[in-house]
Amino acid sequence: MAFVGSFYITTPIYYVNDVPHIGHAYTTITADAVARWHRLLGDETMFLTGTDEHGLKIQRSAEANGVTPQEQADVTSQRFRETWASLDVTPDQFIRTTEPRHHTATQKLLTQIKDNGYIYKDSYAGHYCVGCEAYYNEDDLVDGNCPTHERPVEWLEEDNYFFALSKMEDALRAWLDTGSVIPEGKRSEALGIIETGLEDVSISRTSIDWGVRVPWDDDHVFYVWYDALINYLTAIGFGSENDELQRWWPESHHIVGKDILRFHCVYWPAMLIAAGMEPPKNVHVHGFLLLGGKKLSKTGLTQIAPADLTEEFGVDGLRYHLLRDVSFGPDSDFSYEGMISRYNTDLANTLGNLLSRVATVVHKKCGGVGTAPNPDSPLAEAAAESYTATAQGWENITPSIALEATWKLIRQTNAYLEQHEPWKMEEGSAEVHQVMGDALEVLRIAAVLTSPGLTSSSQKIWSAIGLDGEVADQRLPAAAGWGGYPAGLDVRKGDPLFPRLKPRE
RNA sequence: GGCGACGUAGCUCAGUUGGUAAGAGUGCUCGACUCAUAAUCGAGAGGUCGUGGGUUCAAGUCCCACCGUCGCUACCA
Repeated sequence: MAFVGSFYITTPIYYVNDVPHIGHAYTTITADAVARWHRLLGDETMFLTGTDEHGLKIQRSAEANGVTPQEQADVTSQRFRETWASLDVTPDQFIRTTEPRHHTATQKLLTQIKDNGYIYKDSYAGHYCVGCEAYYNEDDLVDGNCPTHERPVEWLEEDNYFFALSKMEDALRAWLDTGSVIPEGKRSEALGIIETGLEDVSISRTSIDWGVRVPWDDDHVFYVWYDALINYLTAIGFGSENDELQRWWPESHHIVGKDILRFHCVYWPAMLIAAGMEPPKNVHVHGFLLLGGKKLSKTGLTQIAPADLTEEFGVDGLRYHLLRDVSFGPDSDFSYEGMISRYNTDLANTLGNLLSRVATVVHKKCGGVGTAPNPDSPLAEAAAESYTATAQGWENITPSIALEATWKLIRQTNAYLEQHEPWKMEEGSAEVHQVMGDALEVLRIAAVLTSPGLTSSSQKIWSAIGLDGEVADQRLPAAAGWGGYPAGLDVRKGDPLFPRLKPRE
């Protein structure tokens, strides 16, 4: 189903106090692959990621390092940018909350909310944990300490601005009823949060400077979350002369982890509604990656840098594993053994080996020159079905389903070769040309369909079967149609696309 | 405590609004093939869909209870 339109997809912006790890990589690679799929469709696509750079934690670590908060943020933000580049993640924009345009957008949105009567001033006192940047109730404390950091809390009393979240319950229910939160189980969680009753939330601080200034009161900066979320609007020009909200916002898709469901499925739409704007079209909530049953968190010990894995599996190997083995939504087990198994079976044996055997037979039986496919090939129908299911999978932002649908076609092609045994046919005969033409055509289609995930390997396949140009420049659905592979191209025999891996001890 | 999610073949997971005798991949067993990265293909074994009730002509799919796992409530993908 081809449609040309706008498609806007975002990751959360990552807090620069953190080091990029495999959890960030999962979210970001998913968004990248989906964005690449939409580019193939010809949609105007905006893929946004970036870094969240305000807040007390940044201010403190800057002080500890003897640099300014901005310098601190510059260094760590750059680290995220480099990590994404190393994983073939190609965002259209990398936003930073310290950019002037973001301050402008934040101030504009919150002023709108205030003008609509949803922000008021009140004083707040409580036990404050610096590490959490949050207040605690007496009941929550453990021996007078913060339950998370197990360190003493400070008694703080300050004037805060509050957002009247409690007034937004009905509007949020209505939004959730539109199916905006995906998958269904996560929608229930969001609904559950609302049903327990929403309290107004504090959105400003007087105790710190490192943040976006509250425009109507110089003594305050906004609490980091209430500026961070607004990045999704900043990036498309909200508050600037190049406001492109009309173009992008109706097709907005946020990809987030379930830990920040509350912010993205409750606070964020509430803010937008209060500002008189439309909430996002969809929030896609995924689960955690589990390692030996333990959550990969920034306070946990199981830190895995993406580079640790690309060294052994390659960028495509890592991307494929994250996209194929993680079912979008539930928590997912992440294991070394699982990665090895998936790499060897799907990439080395099924896809890589298909390319090898086809190239060899074309050289032995067809003089190394490809043939056009048979229009009546049974694989034509298989390819059409595969495309439909693959497209549906990407459209729904369920990469594992999309990839499984693509691989079904590749497996069917291995079976097709087995059935016809072209290696036994007479060299140069019409029948061997026909069979190999069909197989080459599948490889061409597979190169296109796998390109969102296998960014460089798909191009290698494309080139190996003699095609010019970039596979990423192909346009769907036309490029998935049967009959696109022309006769007369030189097919190259190359090194194995994905050398088999032996598990390390 | 309150709220929520999850619990389907050894493993990882699919199962749209309840409806033809439960699916895929992987693993295992047997067989075939030898063009190919000891790769590929075929066949087979393997599940009382966590437990117990209920609604229904019909439930993995809805309702209740219970068991187990995890999360939110209370920073962070």
